Amino acid sequence: MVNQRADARRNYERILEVAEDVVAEQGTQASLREVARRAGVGLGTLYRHFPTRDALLEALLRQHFDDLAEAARELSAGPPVEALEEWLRRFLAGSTTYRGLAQLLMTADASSPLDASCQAMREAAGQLLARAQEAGHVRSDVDRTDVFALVSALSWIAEQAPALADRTEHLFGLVMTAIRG
Amino acid sequence: MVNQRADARRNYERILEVAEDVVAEQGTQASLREVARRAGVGLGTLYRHFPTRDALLEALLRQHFDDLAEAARELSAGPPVEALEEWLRRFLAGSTTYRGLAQLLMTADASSPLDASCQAMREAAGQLLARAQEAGHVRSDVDRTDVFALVSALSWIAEQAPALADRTEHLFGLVMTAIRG
DNA sequence: ACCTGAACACCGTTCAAGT
DNA sequence: ACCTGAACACCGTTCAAGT
Repeated sequence: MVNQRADARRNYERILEVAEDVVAEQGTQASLREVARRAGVGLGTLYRHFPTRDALLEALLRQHFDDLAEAARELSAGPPVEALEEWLRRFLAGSTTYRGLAQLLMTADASSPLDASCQAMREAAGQLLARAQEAGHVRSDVDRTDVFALVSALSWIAEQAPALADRTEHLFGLVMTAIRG
Repeated sequence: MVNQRADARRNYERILEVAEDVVAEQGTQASLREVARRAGVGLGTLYRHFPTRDALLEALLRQHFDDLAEAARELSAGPPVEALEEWLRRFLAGSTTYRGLAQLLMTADASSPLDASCQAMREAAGQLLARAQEAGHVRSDVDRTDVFALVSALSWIAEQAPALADRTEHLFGLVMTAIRG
C-alpha cells in the first residue's frame, strides 16, 4: 500500500474519481467497463485494484459511513426520539444520493467489504435506537434490523418512480409513527 | 388471434408454460433467451409473440391480477379494516411469489401492458381503502399509492435477505399500525 | 510489479433468410 | 404467415502477453 509504484497509485486514485462521477450518474449498478474506459485504464487494472464491485464502492463510501457513525454519536447528546429520527433522515438522504445503495447494504453479507465498512455505523445507530426505547418512546419489539429495513425500503420506493420520491417525507413520517407504536 | 396458424398457437402456449417455470425459478428478471431455449423455439419467435418482457409477464399474470380484483370485491362485504388488511396480505403473498414483481408494478407506467392489466385490481383495492377510511379506522392522509408503495416495499425487503423474509409478518404489522394512525 | 486488451460466456434486440 | 438463428451492441470476469 505504501510502497506501490507511482503509476499504480495514480490509477487507483483516477479510478475512484471517475467511479464517483459514474455512480452519481448511473447509480451503484453502473458499468465497470465504462468506469475503466473513462479513467483511461485497462479493464484488468480496475479489477486489480478493486477485485469486486463492492470493493470499489466500499472505497467510495467509506467516508460516508464514517460520517454517519460520527453523526450518530453526536446526536446521542440530544433528546432520544428526535436524535433517532434525525439520524434516520440523514441515512435516508445518503441512500437516495447513491442510487441502489440501499439494496447493496441490505444484501451485503460478511463476504462483502461494504458490510465491514458500515458496521460501526450500524452499531452507533443501534445505540440511538436503544436509547429511544429505554426512554419508552419507541416500541420494544422493533430491532435495528427492522428499522434499517424500513428506512432502506423508503429509499427503494423513492428510486422507483419520481412521483413517489415526492412522498418520501410523508412515508417517512408514517414509518416513524409505526416505530413509536 | 382466432385464425392463427396451429404452430403459432402451440408456440405461444409453450412459451407461456416455460416462462411460468423459469419465472418461478429465477424471478421476473429471468433470461428471455433461456425461456426461448427451454421452449425449443427461436428467439425471434418469442419476440414475435411477446414484443417486450412486460408483455410476456402480463400474459402470465393477468389471471393473478383478476383474482386479486375479485378478492377485493368479495372482501368488501366484511368489516372495513379487516378486509383491507386481509387483501393487502394476499397482495403481498403474490408479490413475494413472483420475485421482482413488486418492482415491475411500481415502475410500470402507461406504456406497460402490466399497468393496464392491474388497473381493475388497483381500483378495487382503492375501494377497500376508502371504506376503511370512511369508517374512521385508517388515516385520511394516506392514499392508494402510499399503501401500494409500502406493501410493495415489504415484498422488496423479503426478497433481499432470507433473514428478513422471516420478519415480513412483523413488518406488515408495523405498516398496518402506521396506516391506522 | 503492474498494465493491457483479447477471450470467454453471457445478455437483449433486430432482421435477413428461409419454409 | 410464421420461424430461425446469425448479427450487433452491450455486460462481467479472467488471464496470457507485454513493459
